[in-house]
Amino acid sequence: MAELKSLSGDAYLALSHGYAAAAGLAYGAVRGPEAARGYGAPGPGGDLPAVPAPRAPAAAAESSGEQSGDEDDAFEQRRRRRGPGAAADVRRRPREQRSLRLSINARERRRMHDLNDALDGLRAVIPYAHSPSVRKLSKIATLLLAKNYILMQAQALDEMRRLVAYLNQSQGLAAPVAAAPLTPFGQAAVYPFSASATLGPCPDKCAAFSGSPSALCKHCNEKP
DNA sequence: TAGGCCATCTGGTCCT
DNA sequence: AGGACCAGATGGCCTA
Repeated sequence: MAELKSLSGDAYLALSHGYAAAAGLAYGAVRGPEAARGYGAPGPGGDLPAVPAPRAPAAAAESSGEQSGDEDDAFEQRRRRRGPGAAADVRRRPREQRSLRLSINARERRRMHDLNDALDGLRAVIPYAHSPSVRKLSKIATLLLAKNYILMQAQALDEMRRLVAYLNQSQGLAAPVAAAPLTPFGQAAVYPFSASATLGPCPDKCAAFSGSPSALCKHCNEKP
């Protein structure tokens, strides 16, 4: 996982296509999207199912917050399992509080589902291999790859602008772009893109992926 | 079997 | 008061 944090923009695409296999990150190939989601039986930490069933379909998840028949038994099981840490659970809750807790749980589940939907949307726009044979990106991998993808796009945009400015100058034309180069997100100082040529070999991971040092890698930018 | 990743529950905190 | 957000705890599933 650490390699993702310093992954250069140049290396992004190469790594993203083989990421799952190379990094050994889980999910996707075997479980499939729905199985990976696993929005099913409630977790053992909370509303315990009587039987440790495998993750159930989403429909069952919604009902998990509405258990009523065995909820007191389940509550007792939780209380015993949690041991001394659950001082507040020593006394049995009134049904009203229990109902409130269940609604809070359901709300939290919905919130996490929304978060996962957003992550799925992010995965969909990250150019990595979207095939059944490639594992689904983990949450952390999705975020790190997205970050590096943004950096890579910013670098490409900046280099394109430099090229346009160079061409304009070489043709004796006015070069408004060169006069006031736009900086993506106003962070030009953070992305010294043109510095790559002067950099030495990266002492860390990025060179292993890109084959060349990158200005986006903090290790490449470190002073010797 | 250990480790990674995940869903879920839960209690606390902050905001409206 | 109710909802959103967060972090800790817990246990299941999967892979190496």
